[in-house]
Amino acid sequence: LFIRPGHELIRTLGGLHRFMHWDRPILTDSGGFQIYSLRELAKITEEGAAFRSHLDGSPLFLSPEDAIAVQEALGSDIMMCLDQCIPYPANREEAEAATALTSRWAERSRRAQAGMGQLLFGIVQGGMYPDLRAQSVEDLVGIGFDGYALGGLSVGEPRELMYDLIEQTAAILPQEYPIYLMGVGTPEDLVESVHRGVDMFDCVMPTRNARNGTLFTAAGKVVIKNARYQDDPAPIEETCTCYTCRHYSRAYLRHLYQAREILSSVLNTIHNLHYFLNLMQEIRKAIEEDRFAEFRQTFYNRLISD
RNA sequence: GGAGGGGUUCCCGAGCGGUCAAAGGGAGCAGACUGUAAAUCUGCCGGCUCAGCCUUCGGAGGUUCGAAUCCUCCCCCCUCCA
Repeated sequence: LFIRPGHELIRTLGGLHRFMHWDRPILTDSGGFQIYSLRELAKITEEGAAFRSHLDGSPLFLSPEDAIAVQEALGSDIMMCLDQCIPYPANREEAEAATALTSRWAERSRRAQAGMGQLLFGIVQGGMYPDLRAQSVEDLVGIGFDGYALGGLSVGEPRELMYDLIEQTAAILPQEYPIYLMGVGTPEDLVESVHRGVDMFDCVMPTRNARNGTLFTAAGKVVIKNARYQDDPAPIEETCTCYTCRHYSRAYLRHLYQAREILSSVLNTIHNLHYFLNLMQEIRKAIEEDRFAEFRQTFYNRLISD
């Protein structure tokens, strides 16, 4: 909806793949997370979410049907239903209402879908209440989706609580469909979540942290902006094969950060993306070779050795 | 030679008798970032044996219970006149 001006153009061009010159799968979110993160600017009703544009203050409205229409125009491979994510902590009443609304919106989303060969995932809500999560799963599975996402997590709750909820929810979701944990997370979160049954993720962590000077390595975080790297000629990670590690020293990367060079963001992002992609690749390989438990142990051993 | 303005903590720059170790900004240091209104935000930022003490506001004296703030002399810098 927020890209409405380019709506038709993108559809005409054949969707984001052509538009962005990207021939791999594209997953688009519905705007549900914006309803959550920008909730002071939004008003949620049964019909949808009323926003005020942060650009010009003009009123905007996003319904579940709008969210589908936009994602179809974009031509993404995986679309997400509009949902209502609630803050932590939230009381039972609040969680119940959001879960029920999310189910009704999921129903409308599925019905609104034009059937252009795109997949649509439902999003499990339920706050921190296991029984509401279970109810949400039942509602969504009843409607029937191409995949199921765990939403409303990593919103400030203790890590262990998140892990417990993931484990319980993944256990009752149909195993023949992908399980997608939205908005997570740290390398450790990824390993722990896969261990509990999650198949896919998406998160700002690798890119945002890269821009803010925190780099990920098998041994742990390297805060490249720290003074200790001022004269360090080594790459971020000796064994890393990414473009950044093959060409630049920690000292130079620290300099770029200090100098606020845009290249700092670019190079740091390349490394973090490589690290996360590589981590998931290793996880997939370990699973295929039926040695994930061993991999998980190795993952922690490498971390501790730092 | 004359007239005026100014020298403040690493830098810029407020302060103009006590509430000043001294606003604010920058730099520096550290931390946070989890479906991206985030190249963002937060904290620290004279020293110490740290609820107190010590050393700082160009230099040296002085006035005062008390001075970065007032007075005297000196040293530098800037502008204008000659």
